[in-house]
Amino acid sequence: MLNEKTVSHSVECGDCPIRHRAVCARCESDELERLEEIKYYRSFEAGQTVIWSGDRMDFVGSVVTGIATLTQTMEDGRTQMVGLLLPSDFVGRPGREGSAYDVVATTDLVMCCFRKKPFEALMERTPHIAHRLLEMTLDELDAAREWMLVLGRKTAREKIASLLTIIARRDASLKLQTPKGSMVFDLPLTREAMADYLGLTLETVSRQISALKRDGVISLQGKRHVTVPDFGRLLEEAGDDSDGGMLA
Amino acid sequence: MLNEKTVSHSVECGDCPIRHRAVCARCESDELERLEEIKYYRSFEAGQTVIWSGDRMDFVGSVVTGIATLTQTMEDGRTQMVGLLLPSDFVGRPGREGSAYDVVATTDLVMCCFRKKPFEALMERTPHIAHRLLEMTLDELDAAREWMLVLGRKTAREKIASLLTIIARRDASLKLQTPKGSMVFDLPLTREAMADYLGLTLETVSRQISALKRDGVISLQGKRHVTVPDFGRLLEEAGDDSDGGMLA
DNA sequence: CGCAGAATTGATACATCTCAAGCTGGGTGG
DNA sequence: CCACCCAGCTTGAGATGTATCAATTCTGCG
Repeated sequence: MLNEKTVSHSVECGDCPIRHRAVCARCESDELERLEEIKYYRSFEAGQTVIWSGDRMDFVGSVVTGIATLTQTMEDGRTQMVGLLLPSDFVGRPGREGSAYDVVATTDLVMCCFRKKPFEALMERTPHIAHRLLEMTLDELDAAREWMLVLGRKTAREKIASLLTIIARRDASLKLQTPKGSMVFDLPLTREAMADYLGLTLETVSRQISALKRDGVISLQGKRHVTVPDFGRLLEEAGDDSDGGMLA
Repeated sequence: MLNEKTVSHSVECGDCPIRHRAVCARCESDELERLEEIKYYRSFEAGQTVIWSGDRMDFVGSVVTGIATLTQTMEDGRTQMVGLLLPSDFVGRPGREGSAYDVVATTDLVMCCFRKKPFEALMERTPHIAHRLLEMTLDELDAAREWMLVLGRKTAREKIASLLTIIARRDASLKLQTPKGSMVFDLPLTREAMADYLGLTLETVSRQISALKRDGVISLQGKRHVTVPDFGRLLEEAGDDSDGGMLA
């Protein structure tokens, strides 16, 4: 694993940017202290593989900054992205040895890691962590099922619009805004990565983006910077209910 | 909800057929007693809807016998099945009001239910339940992601073979067998339900089943009873690794 | 300047969908 | 007991959306 490094200077958990959303979100200060004892940071450069499918995983952790993807690959090379890991998302599965997926950094990435054994032990004693992890896992399950509808039943155009919708929402939530009206954000993925996420080819992705641009649903500044003049219109194109399917 | 009934005569948890696999699998006898106090059975006829998407859910529970499906539907009627609920599978989400999906009984169905509030309270005090639920949710997440690969990247023929593989595996595991060699089982789904699971039309499902039959991968006795002469061959057709991707 | 990776665009092939007819088997009523 | 009926299924022919193969065109960068 080239170019990966362990960052020695620890950040205080109290100042952590993902403090309120990660596995540790529910922890009291004494629980946080115990987590602090076993945590360490690792950073990865864009393009680096964090974990290979099937590899033994001796740690779990949270994305602090940057973006990573979870992908599955068939023997003949077909690949499907099965998750997009954004800041505060959790990586790894307590109680299991190996990773079921490739985890790849698509941007420079910083992770807050815990060795698996001590983390598992701590989880046993700290219901707040277990409870938060359950909550996060249930959210991920909902997201995965939502994505099954996209993959199974939506057209290429709807798939692109759905992906833009998700990225726009997450971008807005980072800025503590409600997604509506006019929005501007960057695509954190190449056309090929988008294709792997959507179960399409990169050519189809490119064509559909061009079509959405032609039809005024989006406009581009460069290849990556997107302007959505009307978020409601984008939702329609995605085939979603206008409320966006948000749940309490 | 027509024809649904609450079964009064409780089964003892100790004799329960899903005792060793359901949320209660890890419970000690005293914990089981407390669960027993708040549990009740409900049964549904084949075809009945257990819960509508968006409905308030005042209970959670486990499938005891029978099969149910989890589906999402778009406004224009396109539907995608996002989960198949077999005996021991858990229904409902602690900490959330409504259901995100339609839950439909595809066969006659018996569920072991708990009112949500008392169950949530009990979960707080009973780490064994919370822990088991986390484990089950992580398994479901893996299954959902596995299915994303099927939906996004597999051909119609591979999709059918993948579904048969799953049903064969689960059937074998109920009989405490290892899936291999020659296998015989029933399809618990109509062609249309299979299509909704696989993101295909029912005509394509029918054609591909005929093709697999022609090629000797399977044979049918009637529409539902399937014989697989060589499970390894079926796995190849599904595009899976020969080990079947089983994880520790 | 010119190269390399990323993206766009075009022409064609092909898998799956759509629409439309029949078939099959189990149940029902005459 | 038979004839009919109907949901579930199969099969066919043609339309369509996406993949594939193949050039170009961008864009950032040494």
